[in-house]
Amino acid sequence: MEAMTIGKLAKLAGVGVETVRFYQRKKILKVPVRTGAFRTYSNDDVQKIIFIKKAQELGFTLNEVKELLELNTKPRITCGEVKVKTLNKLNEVKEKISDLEKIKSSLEQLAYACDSSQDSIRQYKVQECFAFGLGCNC
Amino acid sequence: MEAMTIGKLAKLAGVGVETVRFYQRKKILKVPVRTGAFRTYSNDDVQKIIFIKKAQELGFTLNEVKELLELNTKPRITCGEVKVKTLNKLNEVKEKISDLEKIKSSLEQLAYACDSSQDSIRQYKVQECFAFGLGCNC
DNA sequence: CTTGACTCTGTACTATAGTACGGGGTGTAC
DNA sequence: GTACACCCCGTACTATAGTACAGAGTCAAG
Repeated sequence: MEAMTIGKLAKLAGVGVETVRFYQRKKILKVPVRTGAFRTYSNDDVQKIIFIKKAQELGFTLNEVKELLELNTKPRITCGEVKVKTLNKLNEVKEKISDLEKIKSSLEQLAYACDSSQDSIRQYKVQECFAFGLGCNC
Repeated sequence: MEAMTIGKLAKLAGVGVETVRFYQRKKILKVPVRTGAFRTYSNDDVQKIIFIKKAQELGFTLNEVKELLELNTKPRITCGEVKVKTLNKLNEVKEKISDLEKIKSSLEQLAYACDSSQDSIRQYKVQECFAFGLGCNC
């Protein structure tokens, strides 16, 4: 279950072969030595790709993921550094949430305003309706 | 205060000249007739760009904004259609918020776990730490 | 009547995150 | 011993949302 070629690696990690190569080009994944003509990957590589995907879902860009992975290989870097990165990302995420909450309430207002009229769009004027925050009195 | 060239339009709307041209290429904005050699824009155009920016902030892509603006010019389209689009977008936004909430709590766990250790990163293993949802016992 | 700021057109480039493909080589199974 | 699936490499293309720039023309102020 250990040695595998790129196709199997990609399948196990749930990505395309081209994605693995893309990560290698971006130096997020190292290109392993060849065993004969083909390169050989291990279960660790599968885990690494799964990690990348997970971190991406958490809102990290590929470059940020790369940095995180580099923390792993560079010694002398402490837990504290990981924490700083984590807290920065946490703030970003919190900000995104609060922005989306605003958007959400604007959309709710718009949907509500849309209930009060079944006029043709000429009177309705989407644009004015989108004067969010100003009350949406269309 | 009415007639203006593209530079002033862009300035008033808070975008770059190239952005206006980009919107024209994408057919989100119409290209006005020329007054002499240069094209003339009005305050309505300023408002339209401000609308585009606002809608983008609300999570609509440029293509979606385009559709919304088309509702304005096509007659026979009712309030109900706007409402459908709005509710669809509302669901999207809600989903994004709930995803981000998950990310947020994972990051909080990670930050908390980082407190308990000041070891060098070799023991710490970022990757294991990122086994979010699994408890993050690093 | 010239200078400088602005406009027009078209093309090319940026970043992010991949995806696709052509042409060749290879490993394994029947 | 050959067919077929798979690998390698390099290049090019996708989408989104712009940004930059070259080269030519034009408008308005001094």
